[in-house]
Amino acid sequence: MSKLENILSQQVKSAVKELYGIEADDKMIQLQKTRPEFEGNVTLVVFPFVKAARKAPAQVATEIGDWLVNDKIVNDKIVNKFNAVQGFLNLSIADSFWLGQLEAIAADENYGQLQRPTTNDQRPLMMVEYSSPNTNKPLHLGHVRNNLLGWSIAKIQEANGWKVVKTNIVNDRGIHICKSMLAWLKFGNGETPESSGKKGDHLIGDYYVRFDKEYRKQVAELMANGMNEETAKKEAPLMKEAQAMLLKWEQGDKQVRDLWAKMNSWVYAGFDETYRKMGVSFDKIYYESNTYLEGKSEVEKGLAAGQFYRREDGSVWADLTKDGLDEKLLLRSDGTSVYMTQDIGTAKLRYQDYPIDKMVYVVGNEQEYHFKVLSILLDRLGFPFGKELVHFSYGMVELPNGKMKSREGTVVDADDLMEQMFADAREISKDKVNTLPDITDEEANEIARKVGLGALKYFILKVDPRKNMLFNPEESIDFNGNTGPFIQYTYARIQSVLRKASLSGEAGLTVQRSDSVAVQQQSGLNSKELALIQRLADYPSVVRQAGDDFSPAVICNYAYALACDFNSFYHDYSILNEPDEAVRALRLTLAATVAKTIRHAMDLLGIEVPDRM
RNA sequence: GGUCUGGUAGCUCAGUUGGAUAGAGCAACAGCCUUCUAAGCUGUGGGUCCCGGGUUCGAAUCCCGGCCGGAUCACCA
Repeated sequence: MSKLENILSQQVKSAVKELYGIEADDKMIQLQKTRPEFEGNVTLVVFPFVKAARKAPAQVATEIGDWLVNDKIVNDKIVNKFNAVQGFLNLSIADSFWLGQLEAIAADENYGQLQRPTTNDQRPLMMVEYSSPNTNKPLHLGHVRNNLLGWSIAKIQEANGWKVVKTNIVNDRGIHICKSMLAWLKFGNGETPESSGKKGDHLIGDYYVRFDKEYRKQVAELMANGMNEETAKKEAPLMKEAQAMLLKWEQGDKQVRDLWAKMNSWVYAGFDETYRKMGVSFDKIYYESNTYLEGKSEVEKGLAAGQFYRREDGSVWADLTKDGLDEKLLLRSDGTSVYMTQDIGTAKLRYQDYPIDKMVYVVGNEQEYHFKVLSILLDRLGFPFGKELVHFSYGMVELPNGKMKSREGTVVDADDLMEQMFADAREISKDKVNTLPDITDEEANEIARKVGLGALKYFILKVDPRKNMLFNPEESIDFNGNTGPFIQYTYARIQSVLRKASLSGEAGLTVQRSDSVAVQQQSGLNSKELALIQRLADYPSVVRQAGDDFSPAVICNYAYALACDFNSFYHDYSILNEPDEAVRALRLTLAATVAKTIRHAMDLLGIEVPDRM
């Protein structure tokens, strides 16, 4: 609750108690921003009091308004005027309150950083798992959404007072990588990233696609010879070879392991480059090849404890029918482990490594069932954290003709997309950026990088993470309107103003108490200034809501609204040419504070802001 | 079929625990640069909030029933 809401809430409670004898709880105090077509800053919805007051809504509104303005409030009298429209009481808050808010916000170096109750002076620890790629193909747009969400959520939770550890579990073993390895052995002629000039992850991805192509050919051949599809898929020699390779891998066959290590190292080099370009990183990386054995042993323990059962063929299962779910395989009949097994082991190791208070998995909504099961299994195995794990389940990125599929080549590649964004940004900014004084090629490129990436990140993060979103490769991502560059541009314009102010030796960059008093006594705040201060004052509660909801989109909406408010103000009023010194100081402070808040909000989104563009 | 999830302007999306005449951007059209950066600002047109019931002072929002889409229910990850 903001300071304004706090004060008003108290006063309204007093009012309705005195007027009607109502003991109002927080739920009954409904405050909202006044709609622009009415006069006022804050609106109280009075319907909750109408029944007990036994009066018409408009009359109740008028009586409460009257009380707030005229009655014997000694401290914090902040309501100046009011008007009542039906059951809505529109309140005008005194300039002195807003000016005080601005002074406080301007002075707060860490505005937007929230505190969280601590135990033993330790911030609670949240671990955020995101990215978690397979090592058989390069990252695509779906991964981009995951990475941007994971990064942003980590930043948002830090701003909400958590200590955050970002982690990545790399799915580096399994049948998928064996397929790439096999295709490379058969068709690769020793191709390496060096020899071909390809990025390692792309090279491996090409062989994954190659495997699929050859495999399908074999299946088609078998079917042409009269075999049914199901059998053909199992009997195709390539598939059998891949499975044999996986078994060799688990047995530790040196040749297979060496090849595996070599090819994975190519992939990691490629991933590192993509991550760097995207601007994401991790505090701790786990590899499935190091955790799956731990998972196996946990399953064995659970089996011994009677939590699980073994079937005749040797496979191990969990019976979840009591929880309203199915039976779930934990170990295959040949003793090899599955995805779930690995996740159990990873969870255990993580809790050994860190004093985790909350574990968050940023994983697509297609895996909701998996995490429901994982939660129950961890709980059964006696891990106290099982029940409370959070599956941050986000929606798919869809193309106009449906889902992306690696094997069908209908994917938007992460590297290509980012390069395209840089190129677009460079093209769009050409006329504009080249006119900036003393601009170097280097800076121009850097601006294009920040803006292109900003456009992409904002485009993805502004959508409610829970919902599926659509990306149309035919239409380029916008740089105008409700976009990252729009907000970056607002920031750059403010920086330009601030640079000029400091050049001309404007001392009072920060509004002082005396300025505030002068402003109050003279013109007062204009509506655009007031709207901006009110917006700035909202920021902490927006950060809190984004944290509670795990939603970067909330931050996007706020940053956009703040930029809109500023642009409107900037258009209507001059900052540097304002003759009145107190007003000039106020506006400079306002501009600097908006810039500071934009930078903070954009940082929560992982978006950099350029000083010029 | 069971479970979960979504359906808001031509398109992409907002819409805090139910609140005033449902909002942005893009696209279309019309204006605004001698003035702190026009990636900006202002205006116009554009809606059966999927459909039908219910709850109440009030429903895009909550409940029930339909229609349509997506995900999931693997010895894949």
